Amino acid sequence: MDEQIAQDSTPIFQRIKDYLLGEIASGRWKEGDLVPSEQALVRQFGVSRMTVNRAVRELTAEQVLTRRQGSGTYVAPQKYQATLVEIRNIADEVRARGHVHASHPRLLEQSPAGETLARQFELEPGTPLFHSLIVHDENGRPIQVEDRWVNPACAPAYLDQDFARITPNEHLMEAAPLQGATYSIEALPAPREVAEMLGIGTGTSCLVLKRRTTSGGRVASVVTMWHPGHLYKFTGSVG
Amino acid sequence: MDEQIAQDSTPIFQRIKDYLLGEIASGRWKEGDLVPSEQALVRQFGVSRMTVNRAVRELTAEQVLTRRQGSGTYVAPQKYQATLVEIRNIADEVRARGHVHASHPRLLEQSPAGETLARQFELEPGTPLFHSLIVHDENGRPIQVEDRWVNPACAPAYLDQDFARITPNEHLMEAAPLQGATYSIEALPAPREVAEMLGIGTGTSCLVLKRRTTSGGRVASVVTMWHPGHLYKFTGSVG
DNA sequence: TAGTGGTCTAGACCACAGC
DNA sequence: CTGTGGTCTAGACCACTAT
Repeated sequence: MDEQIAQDSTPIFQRIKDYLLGEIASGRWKEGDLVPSEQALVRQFGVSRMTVNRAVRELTAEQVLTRRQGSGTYVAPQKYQATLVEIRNIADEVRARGHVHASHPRLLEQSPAGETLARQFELEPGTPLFHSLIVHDENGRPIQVEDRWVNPACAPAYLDQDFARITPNEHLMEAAPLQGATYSIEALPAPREVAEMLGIGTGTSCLVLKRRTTSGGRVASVVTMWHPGHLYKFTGSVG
Repeated sequence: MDEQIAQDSTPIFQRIKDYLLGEIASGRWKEGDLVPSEQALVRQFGVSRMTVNRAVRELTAEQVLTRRQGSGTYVAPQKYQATLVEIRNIADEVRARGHVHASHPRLLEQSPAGETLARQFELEPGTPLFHSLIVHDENGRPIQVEDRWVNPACAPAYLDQDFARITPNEHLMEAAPLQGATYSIEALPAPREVAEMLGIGTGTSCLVLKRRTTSGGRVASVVTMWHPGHLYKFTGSVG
Protein backbone atom coordinates (compact mmCIF):
# COMPACT_ATOMS: atom_id res chain seq x y z
CA MET A 1 0.00 0.00 0.00
CA ASP A 2 2.95 2.28 0.59
CA GLU A 3 4.39 4.42 -2.15
CA GLN A 4 7.84 3.22 -3.05
CA ILE A 5 10.00 5.03 -0.52
CA ALA A 6 13.42 4.80 -2.08
CA GLN A 7 16.66 4.83 -0.17
CA ASP A 8 17.65 8.21 -1.60
CA SER A 9 18.09 11.06 0.81
CA THR A 10 15.15 13.16 -0.42
CA PRO A 11 13.15 14.17 2.67
CA ILE A 12 9.75 12.53 2.93
CA PHE A 13 7.85 15.82 2.93
CA GLN A 14 9.62 16.70 -0.33
CA ARG A 15 8.67 13.38 -1.90
CA ILE A 16 5.05 14.03 -0.99
CA LYS A 17 5.28 17.51 -2.54
CA ASP A 18 6.78 16.01 -5.68
CA TYR A 19 3.98 13.44 -5.81
CA LEU A 20 1.28 16.11 -5.50
CA LEU A 21 3.01 18.39 -8.03
CA GLY A 22 3.33 15.50 -10.43
CA GLU A 23 -0.37 14.69 -10.28
CA ILE A 24 -1.14 18.32 -11.12
CA ALA A 25 1.52 18.78 -13.80
CA SER A 26 0.41 15.61 -15.56
CA GLY A 27 -3.14 16.90 -15.71
CA ARG A 28 -4.56 14.02 -13.67
CA TRP A 29 -5.68 16.57 -11.07
CA LYS A 30 -7.15 19.76 -12.47
CA GLU A 31 -7.95 23.18 -11.10
CA GLY A 32 -10.60 22.96 -8.39
CA ASP A 33 -10.24 19.19 -7.88
CA LEU A 34 -10.32 17.81 -4.36
CA VAL A 35 -6.91 16.59 -3.20
CA PRO A 36 -6.63 13.58 -0.82
CA SER A 37 -7.03 14.60 2.81
CA GLU A 38 -4.10 14.63 5.21
CA GLN A 39 -5.38 11.42 6.77
CA ALA A 40 -5.52 9.75 3.37
CA LEU A 41 -1.96 10.82 2.57
CA VAL A 42 -0.83 9.63 6.02
CA ARG A 43 -2.17 6.16 5.17
CA GLN A 44 -0.88 6.27 1.59
CA PHE A 45 2.69 7.17 2.54
CA GLY A 46 2.77 5.53 5.96
CA VAL A 47 4.15 8.63 7.67
CA SER A 48 3.01 10.89 10.47
CA ARG A 49 0.50 13.64 9.95
CA MET A 50 3.00 16.43 10.67
CA THR A 51 5.06 15.34 7.69
CA VAL A 52 2.08 15.30 5.36
CA ASN A 53 0.93 18.60 6.83
CA ARG A 54 4.23 20.27 6.02
CA ALA A 55 4.12 19.14 2.40
CA VAL A 56 0.56 20.35 1.88
CA ARG A 57 1.08 23.56 3.83
CA GLU A 58 4.12 24.53 1.78
CA LEU A 59 2.30 23.88 -1.48
CA THR A 60 -0.49 26.07 -0.18
CA ALA A 61 1.97 28.86 0.57
CA GLU A 62 3.32 28.42 -2.96
CA GLN A 63 -0.23 28.92 -4.31
CA VAL A 64 -0.35 25.45 -5.81
CA LEU A 65 -3.17 24.34 -3.50
CA THR A 66 -5.89 26.04 -1.51
CA ARG A 67 -7.31 24.73 1.74
CA ARG A 68 -10.62 25.27 3.50
CA GLN A 69 -10.86 24.23 7.10
CA GLY A 70 -13.60 21.68 7.62
CA SER A 71 -13.93 21.11 3.90
CA GLY A 72 -10.75 19.96 2.20
CA THR A 73 -7.73 20.74 0.03
CA TYR A 74 -8.14 21.72 -3.61
CA VAL A 75 -5.96 22.39 -6.64
CA ALA A 76 -5.55 26.17 -6.86
CA PRO A 77 -6.60 28.15 -9.94
CA GLN A 78 -3.67 28.40 -12.35
CA LYS A 79 -2.30 31.80 -13.29
CA TYR A 80 -0.87 31.12 -16.73
CA GLN A 81 0.25 34.55 -17.72
CA ALA A 82 1.13 36.00 -14.32
CA THR A 83 4.77 37.00 -14.53
CA LEU A 84 6.95 37.94 -11.60
CA VAL A 85 9.61 40.43 -12.61
CA GLU A 86 12.48 41.13 -10.26
CA ILE A 87 14.22 44.44 -10.68
CA ARG A 88 17.55 44.85 -8.92
CA ASN A 89 19.51 48.02 -8.41
CA ILE A 90 21.50 49.26 -11.34
CA ALA A 91 24.96 48.94 -9.80
CA ASP A 92 24.50 45.27 -8.88
CA GLU A 93 22.96 44.57 -12.23
CA VAL A 94 25.81 46.09 -14.22
CA ARG A 95 28.39 44.30 -12.09
CA ALA A 96 26.50 41.01 -12.47
CA ARG A 97 26.99 41.37 -16.22
CA GLY A 98 30.73 41.67 -15.59
CA HIS A 99 30.69 45.30 -16.69
CA VAL A 100 31.98 48.45 -15.01
CA HIS A 101 29.52 50.64 -13.15
CA ALA A 102 30.18 54.32 -12.45
CA SER A 103 28.07 57.04 -10.81
CA HIS A 104 28.20 60.70 -11.81
CA PRO A 105 26.34 63.01 -9.42
CA ARG A 106 25.00 65.98 -11.37
CA LEU A 107 23.08 67.69 -8.59
CA LEU A 108 22.80 67.44 -4.82
CA GLU A 109 20.65 69.98 -3.05
CA GLN A 110 18.01 70.78 -0.49
CA SER A 111 14.81 72.11 -1.98
CA PRO A 112 11.29 72.80 -0.69
CA ALA A 113 8.61 70.34 -1.74
CA GLY A 114 6.23 71.48 -4.44
CA GLU A 115 2.60 70.44 -4.37
CA THR A 116 3.06 67.17 -6.24
CA LEU A 117 6.06 66.07 -4.20
CA ALA A 118 4.42 67.13 -0.94
CA ARG A 119 1.44 64.94 -1.75
CA GLN A 120 3.66 61.98 -2.60
CA PHE A 121 5.60 62.39 0.66
CA GLU A 122 2.45 63.07 2.67
CA LEU A 123 4.06 66.31 3.94
CA GLU A 124 3.11 70.00 3.80
CA PRO A 125 4.12 71.91 0.66
CA GLY A 126 7.31 73.86 1.32
CA THR A 127 8.82 71.20 3.63
CA PRO A 128 12.54 70.89 2.82
CA LEU A 129 13.50 67.76 0.90
CA PHE A 130 16.83 66.40 -0.31
CA HIS A 131 17.25 66.06 -4.04
CA SER A 132 19.90 64.18 -6.02
CA LEU A 133 20.36 63.70 -9.73
CA ILE A 134 22.82 60.97 -10.69
CA VAL A 135 23.83 59.48 -14.04
CA HIS A 136 24.82 55.81 -13.95
CA ASP A 137 27.23 54.49 -16.59
CA GLU A 138 27.77 50.96 -17.83
CA ASN A 139 31.24 50.64 -19.38
CA GLY A 140 31.36 54.42 -19.72
CA ARG A 141 28.00 54.68 -21.46
CA PRO A 142 25.09 56.44 -19.71
CA ILE A 143 22.41 53.90 -18.95
CA GLN A 144 20.28 55.46 -16.20
CA VAL A 145 19.32 58.90 -14.94
CA GLU A 146 18.30 58.61 -11.28
CA ASP A 147 16.21 61.57 -10.10
CA ARG A 148 15.66 61.05 -6.38
CA TRP A 149 13.92 62.98 -3.61
CA VAL A 150 14.52 61.95 -0.01
CA ASN A 151 12.73 62.70 3.26
CA PRO A 152 15.34 64.32 5.56
CA ALA A 153 13.62 62.76 8.58
CA CYS A 154 14.53 59.31 7.24
CA ALA A 155 18.11 59.99 6.09
CA PRO A 156 19.42 63.20 7.71
CA ALA A 157 22.98 62.68 6.44
CA TYR A 158 21.91 62.13 2.82
CA LEU A 159 23.55 65.27 1.43
CA ASP A 160 26.90 64.44 3.09
CA GLN A 161 27.37 61.24 1.10
CA ASP A 162 29.85 60.85 -1.75
CA PHE A 163 27.58 59.50 -4.46
CA ALA A 164 30.46 58.87 -6.81
CA ARG A 165 31.54 56.17 -4.36
CA ILE A 166 28.33 54.72 -2.93
CA THR A 167 24.86 54.68 -4.46
CA PRO A 168 21.89 56.43 -2.83
CA ASN A 169 20.47 52.98 -2.55
CA GLU A 170 23.32 51.74 -0.40
CA HIS A 171 23.10 54.74 1.89
CA LEU A 172 19.33 54.46 2.32
CA MET A 173 19.64 50.76 3.06
CA GLU A 174 21.71 51.65 6.12
CA ALA A 175 19.82 54.76 7.17
CA ALA A 176 16.23 53.71 6.61
CA PRO A 177 15.31 50.01 6.69
CA LEU A 178 12.83 49.37 3.90
CA GLN A 179 9.25 48.80 4.86
CA GLY A 180 7.38 48.80 1.59
CA ALA A 181 7.30 50.23 -1.89
CA THR A 182 4.95 51.15 -4.67
CA TYR A 183 6.20 51.36 -8.20
CA SER A 184 5.25 51.83 -11.81
CA ILE A 185 6.95 51.00 -15.09
CA GLU A 186 6.12 53.01 -18.17
CA ALA A 187 7.46 54.07 -21.55
CA LEU A 188 7.91 57.81 -22.05
CA PRO A 189 9.70 60.04 -24.54
CA ALA A 190 12.85 61.56 -23.05
CA PRO A 191 12.53 65.23 -22.08
CA ARG A 192 15.40 67.47 -23.22
CA GLU A 193 17.34 67.50 -19.92
CA VAL A 194 17.19 63.72 -19.51
CA ALA A 195 18.05 63.13 -23.17
CA GLU A 196 21.16 65.29 -22.84
CA MET A 197 22.37 63.40 -19.79
CA LEU A 198 21.79 60.03 -21.50
CA GLY A 199 23.35 61.20 -24.74
CA ILE A 200 20.26 60.40 -26.79
CA GLY A 201 17.86 62.46 -28.85
CA THR A 202 15.02 64.38 -27.20
CA GLY A 203 11.84 62.32 -27.45
CA THR A 204 13.61 58.95 -27.67
CA SER A 205 11.59 56.17 -26.02
CA CYS A 206 12.72 55.59 -22.45
CA LEU A 207 11.90 52.85 -19.98
CA VAL A 208 10.87 54.71 -16.82
CA LEU A 209 10.72 53.12 -13.38
CA LYS A 210 9.18 55.14 -10.58
CA ARG A 211 9.41 53.96 -6.96
CA ARG A 212 8.10 55.35 -3.71
CA THR A 213 9.50 53.65 -0.62
CA THR A 214 8.38 53.83 3.00
CA SER A 215 10.40 53.33 6.16
CA GLY A 216 9.24 53.51 9.74
CA GLY A 217 5.77 54.66 8.73
CA ARG A 218 7.06 57.59 6.68
CA VAL A 219 7.62 58.02 2.96
CA ALA A 220 11.39 57.80 2.71
CA SER A 221 12.16 58.30 -0.95
CA VAL A 222 10.56 59.04 -4.30
CA VAL A 223 12.68 58.21 -7.32
CA THR A 224 12.30 58.29 -11.09
CA MET A 225 14.77 56.26 -13.14
CA TRP A 226 15.10 56.90 -16.89
CA HIS A 227 16.70 54.28 -19.18
CA PRO A 228 17.25 54.55 -22.93
CA GLY A 229 14.73 52.14 -24.46
CA HIS A 230 17.05 50.78 -27.11
CA LEU A 231 19.90 50.09 -24.66
CA TYR A 232 18.15 48.78 -21.61
CA LYS A 233 15.51 46.21 -20.76
CA PHE A 234 14.26 44.41 -17.68
CA THR A 235 14.72 40.69 -18.17
CA GLY A 236 14.29 37.52 -16.15
CA SER A 237 12.69 34.14 -15.90
CA VAL A 238 10.29 32.17 -13.75
CA GLY A 239 9.70 28.48 -13.18
CA MET B 1 11.40 35.01 31.33
CA ASP B 2 8.53 34.35 28.90
CA GLU B 3 7.59 36.88 26.30
CA GLN B 4 4.14 38.24 27.07
CA ILE B 5 1.95 35.62 25.47
CA ALA B 6 -1.34 37.41 25.17
CA GLN B 7 -4.73 35.74 25.11
CA ASP B 8 -5.29 36.79 21.51
CA SER B 9 -5.73 34.07 18.96
CA THR B 10 -2.55 34.76 17.00
CA PRO B 11 -0.76 31.42 16.58
CA ILE B 12 2.48 31.13 18.54
CA PHE B 13 4.62 30.54 15.45
CA GLN B 14 3.20 33.76 13.99
CA ARG B 15 4.04 35.71 17.14
CA ILE B 16 7.61 34.44 16.94
CA LYS B 17 7.76 35.49 13.30
CA ASP B 18 6.44 38.93 14.24
CA TYR B 19 9.05 39.20 16.99
CA LEU B 20 11.90 38.32 14.64
CA LEU B 21 10.59 40.62 11.90
CA GLY B 22 10.25 43.43 14.42
CA GLU B 23 13.87 43.13 15.54
CA ILE B 24 14.98 43.38 11.93
CA ALA B 25 12.59 46.15 10.88
CA SER B 26 13.62 48.27 13.88
CA GLY B 27 17.25 47.97 12.89
CA ARG B 28 18.28 46.24 16.13
CA TRP B 29 19.35 43.24 14.07
CA LYS B 30 21.19 44.08 10.88
CA GLU B 31 22.15 42.20 7.75
CA GLY B 32 24.49 39.31 8.57
CA ASP B 33 23.78 39.35 12.31
CA LEU B 34 23.45 36.06 14.14
CA VAL B 35 19.87 35.35 15.19
CA PRO B 36 19.13 33.44 18.43
CA SER B 37 19.28 29.68 17.95
CA GLU B 38 16.17 27.53 17.98
CA GLN B 39 17.07 26.34 21.48
CA ALA B 40 17.37 29.93 22.68
CA LEU B 41 13.99 30.83 21.20
CA VAL B 42 12.46 27.69 22.72
CA ARG B 43 13.61 28.90 26.17
CA GLN B 44 12.65 32.54 25.48
CA PHE B 45 9.10 31.76 24.39
CA GLY B 46 8.59 28.62 26.47
CA VAL B 47 7.31 26.59 23.51
CA SER B 48 8.37 23.42 21.77
CA ARG B 49 11.12 23.36 19.20
CA MET B 50 8.80 22.42 16.33
CA THR B 51 6.91 25.67 16.83
CA VAL B 52 10.08 27.75 16.80
CA ASN B 53 11.34 25.76 13.84
CA ARG B 54 8.24 26.56 11.81
CA ALA B 55 8.61 30.30 12.45
CA VAL B 56 12.28 30.37 11.49
CA ARG B 57 11.84 28.02 8.53
CA GLU B 58 9.07 30.14 7.06
CA LEU B 59 11.11 33.34 7.41
CA THR B 60 13.94 31.54 5.67
CA ALA B 61 11.64 30.60 2.80
CA GLU B 62 10.60 34.26 2.66
CA GLN B 63 14.25 35.26 2.28
CA VAL B 64 14.26 37.20 5.53
CA LEU B 65 16.77 34.85 7.17
CA THR B 66 19.43 32.45 5.98
CA ARG B 67 20.43 29.29 7.81
CA ARG B 68 23.61 27.25 7.81
CA GLN B 69 23.46 23.79 9.33
CA GLY B 70 25.96 23.43 12.15
CA SER B 71 26.54 27.18 12.23
CA GLY B 72 23.44 29.24 12.90
CA THR B 73 20.71 31.51 11.59
CA TYR B 74 21.53 34.94 10.17
CA VAL B 75 19.68 38.01 8.94
CA ALA B 76 19.58 37.73 5.15
CA PRO B 77 21.19 40.42 2.97
CA GLN B 78 18.59 43.14 2.38
CA LYS B 79 17.59 43.92 -1.14
CA TYR B 80 16.59 47.54 -0.75
CA GLN B 81 15.89 48.33 -4.33
CA ALA B 82 14.91 44.88 -5.49
CA THR B 83 11.36 45.21 -6.73
CA LEU B 84 9.05 42.32 -7.51
CA VAL B 85 6.64 43.26 -10.25
CA GLU B 86 3.67 41.03 -10.91
CA ILE B 87 2.23 41.25 -14.39
CA ARG B 88 -1.18 39.69 -14.86
CA ASN B 89 -2.97 39.03 -18.09
CA ILE B 90 -4.61 42.00 -19.69
CA ALA B 91 -8.18 40.74 -19.49
CA ASP B 92 -8.03 40.14 -15.74
CA GLU B 93 -6.30 43.45 -15.22
CA VAL B 94 -8.88 45.46 -17.11
CA ARG B 95 -11.73 43.70 -15.32
CA ALA B 96 -10.03 44.24 -11.96
CA ARG B 97 -10.20 47.97 -12.68
CA GLY B 98 -13.94 47.59 -13.19
CA HIS B 99 -13.61 48.33 -16.89
CA VAL B 100 -14.80 46.48 -19.95
CA HIS B 101 -12.35 44.26 -21.82
CA ALA B 102 -12.82 43.29 -25.45
CA SER B 103 -10.66 41.25 -27.84
CA HIS B 104 -10.47 41.89 -31.58
CA PRO B 105 -8.66 39.17 -33.53
CA ARG B 106 -6.98 40.74 -36.56
CA LEU B 107 -5.18 37.69 -37.88
CA LEU B 108 -5.19 33.93 -37.28
CA GLU B 109 -3.01 31.78 -39.48
CA GLN B 110 -0.53 29.00 -39.85
CA SER B 111 2.86 30.13 -41.07
CA PRO B 112 6.31 28.55 -41.39
CA ALA B 113 8.90 29.63 -38.82
CA GLY B 114 11.54 32.05 -40.01
CA GLU B 115 15.07 31.82 -38.72
CA THR B 116 14.55 34.01 -35.65
CA LEU B 117 11.34 32.29 -34.61
CA ALA B 118 12.78 28.84 -35.26
CA ARG B 119 15.66 29.63 -32.94
CA GLN B 120 13.32 30.89 -30.24
CA PHE B 121 11.17 27.78 -30.51
CA GLU B 122 14.20 25.49 -30.78
CA LEU B 123 12.72 24.05 -33.99
CA GLU B 124 13.90 23.77 -37.60
CA PRO B 125 13.27 26.78 -39.85
CA GLY B 126 10.17 26.18 -41.95
CA THR B 127 8.33 24.24 -39.23
CA PRO B 128 4.67 25.32 -39.27
CA LEU B 129 3.66 27.59 -36.39
CA PHE B 130 0.34 29.13 -35.38
CA HIS B 131 0.19 32.91 -35.41
CA SER B 132 -2.41 35.24 -33.91
CA LEU B 133 -2.63 39.01 -33.80
CA ILE B 134 -5.18 40.38 -31.36
CA VAL B 135 -6.03 43.92 -30.24
CA HIS B 136 -7.26 44.25 -26.66
CA ASP B 137 -9.54 47.15 -25.76
CA GLU B 138 -10.22 48.75 -22.40
CA ASN B 139 -13.58 50.54 -22.47
CA GLY B 140 -13.42 50.53 -26.27
CA ARG B 141 -9.94 52.00 -26.45
CA PRO B 142 -7.04 49.90 -27.82
CA ILE B 143 -4.59 49.21 -25.03
CA GLN B 144 -2.59 46.18 -26.17
CA VAL B 145 -1.51 44.53 -29.42
CA GLU B 146 -0.78 40.85 -28.73
CA ASP B 147 1.38 39.27 -31.42
CA ARG B 148 1.61 35.58 -30.52
CA TRP B 149 3.27 32.54 -32.08
CA VAL B 150 2.31 29.09 -30.80
CA ASN B 151 3.88 25.66 -31.12
CA PRO B 152 1.22 23.39 -32.72
CA ALA B 153 2.61 20.44 -30.77
CA CYS B 154 1.56 22.15 -27.52
CA ALA B 155 -1.85 23.46 -28.56
CA PRO B 156 -3.06 21.66 -31.71
CA ALA B 157 -6.54 23.23 -31.57
CA TYR B 158 -5.24 26.80 -31.27
CA LEU B 159 -6.57 27.99 -34.64
CA ASP B 160 -10.07 26.67 -33.90
CA GLN B 161 -10.62 28.96 -30.93
CA ASP B 162 -12.88 32.01 -30.97
CA PHE B 163 -10.51 34.65 -29.69
CA ALA B 164 -13.22 37.27 -29.48
CA ARG B 165 -14.68 35.15 -26.69
CA ILE B 166 -11.69 33.64 -24.88
CA THR B 167 -8.12 34.91 -24.73
CA PRO B 168 -5.17 32.91 -26.11
CA ASN B 169 -4.03 32.82 -22.54
CA GLU B 170 -7.13 31.03 -21.35
CA HIS B 171 -6.89 28.46 -24.12
CA LEU B 172 -3.18 27.79 -23.52
CA MET B 173 -3.84 27.41 -19.80
CA GLU B 174 -6.04 24.43 -20.61
CA ALA B 175 -4.00 22.99 -23.45
CA ALA B 176 -0.46 23.39 -22.16
CA PRO B 177 0.21 23.58 -18.40
CA LEU B 178 2.82 26.25 -17.82
CA GLN B 179 6.29 25.10 -16.90
CA GLY B 180 8.41 28.23 -17.06
CA ALA B 181 8.86 31.55 -18.79
CA THR B 182 11.48 34.07 -19.78
CA TYR B 183 10.52 37.65 -20.39
CA SER B 184 11.78 41.12 -21.11
CA ILE B 185 10.29 44.59 -20.69
CA GLU B 186 11.51 47.40 -22.91
CA ALA B 187 10.50 50.75 -24.34
CA LEU B 188 10.33 50.92 -28.13
CA PRO B 189 8.88 53.31 -30.69
CA ALA B 190 5.73 51.92 -32.31
CA PRO B 191 6.20 50.58 -35.85
CA ARG B 192 3.59 51.71 -38.35
CA GLU B 193 1.42 48.54 -38.25
CA VAL B 194 1.27 48.49 -34.47
CA ALA B 195 0.67 52.24 -34.27
CA GLU B 196 -2.32 51.91 -36.60
CA MET B 197 -3.88 49.14 -34.54
CA LEU B 198 -3.39 51.12 -31.32
CA GLY B 199 -4.62 54.36 -32.88
CA ILE B 200 -1.43 56.25 -32.03
CA GLY B 201 1.24 57.94 -34.10
CA THR B 202 4.07 55.92 -35.65
CA GLY B 203 7.11 56.14 -33.39
CA THR B 204 5.14 56.80 -30.19
CA SER B 205 6.84 55.28 -27.13
CA CYS B 206 5.43 51.86 -26.31
CA LEU B 207 5.88 49.60 -23.33
CA VAL B 208 6.77 46.23 -24.82
CA LEU B 209 6.54 42.94 -22.91
CA LYS B 210 8.00 39.85 -24.56
CA ARG B 211 7.42 36.39 -23.11
CA ARG B 212 8.52 32.93 -24.10
CA THR B 213 6.80 30.11 -22.23
CA THR B 214 7.62 26.43 -22.02
CA SER B 215 5.34 23.47 -21.38
CA GLY B 216 6.21 19.82 -21.16
CA GLY B 217 9.83 20.47 -22.12
CA ARG B 218 8.92 22.33 -25.32
CA VAL B 219 8.68 26.03 -26.11
CA ALA B 220 4.93 26.55 -26.18
CA SER B 221 4.49 30.20 -27.06
CA VAL B 222 6.39 33.35 -27.97
CA VAL B 223 4.46 36.57 -27.57
CA THR B 224 5.14 40.29 -27.96
CA MET B 225 2.70 42.69 -26.31
CA TRP B 226 2.69 46.38 -27.31
CA HIS B 227 1.13 49.00 -25.01
CA PRO B 228 0.88 52.75 -25.67
CA GLY B 229 3.35 54.30 -23.21
CA HIS B 230 1.15 57.24 -22.27
CA LEU B 231 -1.92 55.06 -21.59
CA TYR B 232 -0.48 52.04 -19.92
CA LYS B 233 1.89 51.26 -17.08
CA PHE B 234 2.76 48.28 -14.95
CA THR B 235 2.08 49.13 -11.32
CA GLY B 236 2.14 47.39 -7.98
CA SER B 237 3.47 47.35 -4.48
CA VAL B 238 5.56 45.25 -2.14
CA GLY B 239 5.81 44.96 1.63
C1' DT C 1 -21.68 13.78 14.39
C1' DA C 2 -17.84 12.63 11.57
C1' DG C 3 -14.30 14.41 8.84
C1' DT C 4 -11.43 18.25 7.66
C1' DG C 5 -7.67 21.45 8.33
C1' DG C 6 -4.81 24.50 12.08
C1' DT C 7 -1.88 24.20 15.63
C1' DC C 8 1.11 22.44 19.23
C1' DT C 9 3.96 19.14 22.21
C1' DA C 10 7.99 16.49 23.91
C1' DG C 11 10.56 13.81 22.62
C1' DA C 12 14.01 11.59 18.83
C1' DC C 13 18.02 10.76 15.37
C1' DC C 14 20.90 12.75 11.98
C1' DA C 15 24.51 15.79 9.37
C1' DC C 16 27.33 19.41 9.81
C1' DA C 17 30.36 23.34 11.73
C1' DG C 18 33.50 25.13 14.93
C1' DC C 19 36.44 24.60 18.71
C1' DC D 1 33.10 17.34 21.67
C1' DT D 2 29.16 20.58 21.82
C1' DG D 3 25.85 23.24 19.57
C1' DT D 4 23.59 24.09 15.37
C1' DG D 5 19.98 23.26 11.98
C1' DG D 6 17.02 19.33 9.24
C1' DT D 7 13.83 16.08 9.75
C1' DC D 8 10.39 13.00 11.72
C1' DT D 9 7.05 10.73 15.14
C1' DA D 10 2.66 9.72 17.63
C1' DG D 11 0.04 11.58 19.85
C1' DA D 12 -3.23 15.86 21.25
C1' DC D 13 -6.94 19.70 21.28
C1' DC D 14 -9.36 23.00 18.67
C1' DA D 15 -12.45 25.38 14.98
C1' DC D 16 -14.83 24.72 11.16
C1' DT D 17 -17.84 22.27 7.42
C1' DA D 18 -20.94 19.13 5.70
C1' DT D 19 -24.46 15.87 6.45
